[in-house]
Amino acid sequence: MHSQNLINIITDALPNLNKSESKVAQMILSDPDTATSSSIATLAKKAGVSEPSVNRFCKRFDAAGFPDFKIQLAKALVSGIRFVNRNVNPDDDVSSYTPKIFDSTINNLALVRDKISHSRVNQVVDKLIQAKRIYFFGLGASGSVARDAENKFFRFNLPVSCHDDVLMQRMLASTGTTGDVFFIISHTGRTKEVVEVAEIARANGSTVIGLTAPNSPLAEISSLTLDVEVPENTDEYMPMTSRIVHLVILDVLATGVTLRRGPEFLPHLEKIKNSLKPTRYPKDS
Amino acid sequence: MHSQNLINIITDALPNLNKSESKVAQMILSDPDTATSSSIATLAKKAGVSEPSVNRFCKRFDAAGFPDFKIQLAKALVSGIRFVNRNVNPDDDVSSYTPKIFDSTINNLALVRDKISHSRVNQVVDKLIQAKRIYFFGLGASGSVARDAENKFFRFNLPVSCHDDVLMQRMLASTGTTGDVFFIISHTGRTKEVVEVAEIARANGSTVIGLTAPNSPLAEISSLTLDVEVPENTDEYMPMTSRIVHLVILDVLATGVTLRRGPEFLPHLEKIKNSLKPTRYPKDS
DNA sequence: TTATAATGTAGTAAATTTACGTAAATTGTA
DNA sequence: TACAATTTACGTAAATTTACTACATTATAA
Repeated sequence: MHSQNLINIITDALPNLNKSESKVAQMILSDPDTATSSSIATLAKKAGVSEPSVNRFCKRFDAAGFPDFKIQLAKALVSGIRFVNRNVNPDDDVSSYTPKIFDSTINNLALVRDKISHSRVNQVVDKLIQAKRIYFFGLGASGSVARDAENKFFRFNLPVSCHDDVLMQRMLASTGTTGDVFFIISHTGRTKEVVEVAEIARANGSTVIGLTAPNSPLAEISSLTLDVEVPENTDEYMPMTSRIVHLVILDVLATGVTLRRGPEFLPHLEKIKNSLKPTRYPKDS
Repeated sequence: MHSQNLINIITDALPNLNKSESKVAQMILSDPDTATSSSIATLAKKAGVSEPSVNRFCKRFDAAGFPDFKIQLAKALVSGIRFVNRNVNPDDDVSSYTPKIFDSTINNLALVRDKISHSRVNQVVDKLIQAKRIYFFGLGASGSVARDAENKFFRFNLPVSCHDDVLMQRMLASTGTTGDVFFIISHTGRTKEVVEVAEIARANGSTVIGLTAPNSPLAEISSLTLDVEVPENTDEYMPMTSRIVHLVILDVLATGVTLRRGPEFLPHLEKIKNSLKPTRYPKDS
């Protein structure tokens, strides 16, 4: 079970806090790292309030007390907010930008993990299970995501294909029927061609699942959407991480399908896995 | 800067610990989550040792004392090993398996982040910058990773291509020359076809960069390798996460190349980005 | 047997929490 | 608007819990 990040919770609560509680909050937010290693006395003094005020502050945020609060805060710093403002700078060297890029990816995954709607995932799994045919569509970077999805889903013995060609997508969408699922992947959800394809598919009675940004034109036209809210990459140096989030969501869906199929389906997967053995050098030792 | 995960450190140190220290270690490892919310007295009693023994244990692992240790432990639980043994079970429902899959991906990314050799990354960036031509090769799931890499690297104004066809790969490898870089992506590093292609490329004087498992046949034959040690997916339900790690490493490399190119290269990237604008529905609001 | 390391005991210091009282703020009423 | 009543916020000081230090004892190895 994952709850929202403590730092965000405090930031959100800031306007509703008392005078002294707000002093404590500001102190903590200004330097959360130091806060985790301070005593209640130190923190109280720094914030200009009494020790019990700090204690009350902690309890207000569902901590057992000050030490417990510090632990929750420490956890929040690792999983969550830690990477905010950790952009890549032009003068970064390898040992700076390497962890930053990993961290930003991890951060985005954690955000989506905590936000994704489980019931929606379930609904999508339903649709995929019932599908007569599944098409994975994507353009550009989402093209390789679609590819990867095909590679995962063909194992389920379903007619699956992937397409990163707009014309092909249009043609297939226009020949689709009820029972066909068009799984459309798009970071922005605003690419005209993609939205049009979705429109065509829906017009023919097919199901359109959008793995895309919430409230985007693609999301609007889809029968069912999996919302992925990943910050825009305004920073020139930071790579786009949404495609990685997309891949993980597809992993989740594939797992969902596998579980629905039940244990009697495992030998089938095993067979596919083993089929590759002869192509590999065996492991010695 | 990232240090190794505390839980791993304790596990590694286990054989070298004293009798009572080892009792403490086992207690903590068996249920680290509870440990973070216990007092030193509780933990000492549970482990069957005295309080100072627990305290000494903490100091042995570079903590200022017990409370500090608990905070470090809490941090470790979030980023690190926490998800080991959090496999998907046949009777898991959406709200169980969804976070598990995210967590396992995050976990693997964190491991590689802390392990990857920065100097190696730098060397690879060197090679990519100097390359006259770059080929990204991959089969199966690594095929879509290669695809994604092409999509990233063509922006650098370099002759880049990707291939997921074995025959094509062989032909290109055999016509390669010095100055050509063959970037070969493989989860296992044991696929015969892939290793052979690498051999052919090297025989012709090309540079072969392997993004693959350490000590694998592909790693042995490569001029330069980026080692990715991701646990084998023995669990039938757990997806393969190595490809995601591969993608992030390629992000890191692309960032490295961008930074080397310097700020005067940014307008070029901007141009590519803007070229897509006319294809999109604008954002209202 | 002696020296060294490991562990525990007991006391002490520190940190945290609780109980309570005062001050401030809010609300209702004249 | 002014004033009382009530509630809420905050701090002081005492109580309690928690963690640490110094020292004693036991176990282990030389």
